[in-house]
Amino acid sequence: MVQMLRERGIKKSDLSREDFLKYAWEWKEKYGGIILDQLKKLGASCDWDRTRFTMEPKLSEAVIDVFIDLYKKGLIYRGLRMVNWDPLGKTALSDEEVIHKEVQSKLYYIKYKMADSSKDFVTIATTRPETILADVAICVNPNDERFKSIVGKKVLVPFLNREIPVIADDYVAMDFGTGCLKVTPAHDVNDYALGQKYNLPVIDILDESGFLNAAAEDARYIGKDRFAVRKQIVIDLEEAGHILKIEEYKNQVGTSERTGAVIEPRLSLQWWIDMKKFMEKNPQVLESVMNDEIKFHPAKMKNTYRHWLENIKDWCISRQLWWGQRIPAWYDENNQLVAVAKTEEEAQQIAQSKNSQQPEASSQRPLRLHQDEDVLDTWFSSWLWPISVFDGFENPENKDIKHFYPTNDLVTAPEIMFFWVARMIMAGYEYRGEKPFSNVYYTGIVRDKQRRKMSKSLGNSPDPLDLIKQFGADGVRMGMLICSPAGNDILYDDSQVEQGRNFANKIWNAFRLVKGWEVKPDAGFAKEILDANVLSANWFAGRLSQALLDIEDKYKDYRLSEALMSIYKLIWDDFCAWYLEMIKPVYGEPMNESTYQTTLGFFEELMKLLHPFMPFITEEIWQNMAERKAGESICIANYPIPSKAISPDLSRVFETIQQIRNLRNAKGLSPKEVFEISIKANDKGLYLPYSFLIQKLANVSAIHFVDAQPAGSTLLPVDTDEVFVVLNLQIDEAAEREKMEKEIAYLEGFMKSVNAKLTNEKFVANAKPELVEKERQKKADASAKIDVLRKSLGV
RNA sequence: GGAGGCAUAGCUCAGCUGGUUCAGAGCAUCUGCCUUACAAGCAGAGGGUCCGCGGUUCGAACCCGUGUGCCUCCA
Repeated sequence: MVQMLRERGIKKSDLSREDFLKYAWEWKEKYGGIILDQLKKLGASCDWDRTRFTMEPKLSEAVIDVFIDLYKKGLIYRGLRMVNWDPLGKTALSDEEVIHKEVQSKLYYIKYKMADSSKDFVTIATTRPETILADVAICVNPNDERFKSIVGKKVLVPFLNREIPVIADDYVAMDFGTGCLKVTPAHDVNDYALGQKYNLPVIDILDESGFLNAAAEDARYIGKDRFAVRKQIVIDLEEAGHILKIEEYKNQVGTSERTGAVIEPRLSLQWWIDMKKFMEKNPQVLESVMNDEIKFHPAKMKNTYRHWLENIKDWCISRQLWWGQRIPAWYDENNQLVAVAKTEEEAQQIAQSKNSQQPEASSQRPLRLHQDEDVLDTWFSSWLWPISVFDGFENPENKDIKHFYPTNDLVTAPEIMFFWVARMIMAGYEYRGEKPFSNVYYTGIVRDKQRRKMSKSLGNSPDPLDLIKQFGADGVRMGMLICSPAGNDILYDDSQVEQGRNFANKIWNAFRLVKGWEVKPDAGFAKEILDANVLSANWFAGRLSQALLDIEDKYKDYRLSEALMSIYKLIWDDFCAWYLEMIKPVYGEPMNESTYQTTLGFFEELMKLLHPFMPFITEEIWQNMAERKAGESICIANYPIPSKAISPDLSRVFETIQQIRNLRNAKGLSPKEVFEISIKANDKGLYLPYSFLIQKLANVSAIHFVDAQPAGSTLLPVDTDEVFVVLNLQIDEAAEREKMEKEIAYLEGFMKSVNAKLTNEKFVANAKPELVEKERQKKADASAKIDVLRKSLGV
């Protein structure tokens, strides 16, 4: 906003309040619009017709009404207090708007002469030598032997030669610096408290811009910036022999979230919410989160929330800005607060009635009133959002608010927990007597690979619209979501969104495959193909409903990235890599009608599952799957529900196929090389119906069932069964034996540990019976596998 | 200085009520393949002192203590 004005050559100081607001609205339309546009491009499916803005008349009115209401309830007061002052923005800030940064600074040791002696002096240590001009006392710890003799005496402030007392208070740490603390009530929170306690004067030497004012007394510094003065005063002190030494020192400095300026603790008259009182009135604000009536995801955030609320400080809600809702407080000619009221007329009435209560009140003339120049903190409007957005203040019983309040989920960033989440909960209980939402999902903060927060000034944040151009909106969404468990930071890297793009590509190719098939009636197909396709479909149907249940569980726990991962694997591994390969006709051959329909049905279910994560491609495919009527959309299609389908057990079939592929790989054989296999199975039924599939997927020409190992064959163990392959090439027998021996050794180790448990009486006695049974089963399985391997080795 | 969180594969993270089919996933890496949907792909493989040390337990990645390191918030 300031930049926009600068570009047009307009100075803020030349503008009236009204003019400034005109530009501010213009700015808001432009930049607010950009953000909404980015959200739309990303595919956020918001109810755009309800887009609202806190500065709208209706919402602003709610803000003002709430202020007046809280004032009447005695929860808002106006008071002179130490605030966080932003000298660049020339406004007060709340504690939450101050960012603490560690900086390398210096600790200056400065000598103060004793008033009663020309030789003796005390030394203080400070990081802010410019504030000595505002010193009103020196404080030491009462238990500090070194300084007992000087307590009650006076010292002289360098240059000014103002006499200030030496006082004692155990607030002072004896082991920090010199043990002597200079007390500057106007410029430090703790010093202010000390000043109050010992009734010390307050000398404020800084103006609203952080420049030294006349109270600094020394003409060399008046009218200069605090940092310039710091440099100069050190030189001057050094020349005058007041500096004992200067040390390097690391300390925390508060900076403004808006302007980056170093915060100045400053005494000023501001409006506050009495949070202690507020919390006493609304204990549910804490309770509801602690007892999970409002659930935080991840739950560990509850600790932070509790800690903040238990140590809550009053909320400074006034800001010395023009942009915002103006505080509805009215003052008379002497700047005395007359009334808090919505309009000047009301304020007049209040003033009159106050007057009339005083019998000697002479005049009933209207007073000359003026409104408070300050506005309210933006968060003072944001905290009302869940209510004000549905017009719940003016019409507390309207249909919308009754329907939408409380809402289910709030999705927000962890850094906003105090600013907004906590305060929405506060407003919720105060004004609706009810929580505003049931779940708070804290997203990760996107950082770059060096874990730096993405920011405009660092220039390390990619432009979302640019990314969308490169990887597609779906790719960006998928890439970001798959690596972002709740509350964990996201380290941005191109490879993530690449993964998203690749996935979109994979889906599109799968769709091309399915749509490319020539479909013919079932009647013309060989029985073994039809049977195999039915079996394949049964298997996938079972997988799908199992996955649906799994995904549902993850959603219930708000594990969004895990839900997405399950969908990703379901589509890529189960559907594309297995199912489509199982039913895929030989090149040039047609697909039978019923399998085609079933497959299209699966595809549709998968698209619906994925739609929340990748809205664009899923809609596109869904629209192309079948004839759709106008107005139909995957957005409003029914979400898949799990069927009762149970997959036939294909684990041994899959393992057989994998073992054969693996063998080819290990032996450097081409996948095109065809050979026969023999299977010695405990239960032929687990293989026989799927012979066709094994042949197709493992490129095997024939399957024989045998009772003994054929001569010259290689063994592939599949669970407790044996698969044999005769290869027309030299087999490295030694290597084969070694491999098997290694496997046996592992299994024996495994058996040993299982045995150790089973022979342990305490285990058998204490462990759950199912567990013991499970261990017995493990032992039997391992033992059977060992037998297979041993026999093959001829041991 | 105070409070909280975290530490598992190269990276980002799962791992429920302690129980070796529990040491896992995705990405990255390596090997072999241009196999008619897809090389932005296919088929495989390797990779870990579960931060160190103590304790509880028949049994610890998981519970307790302690040390170290990182992060966040507050002063």
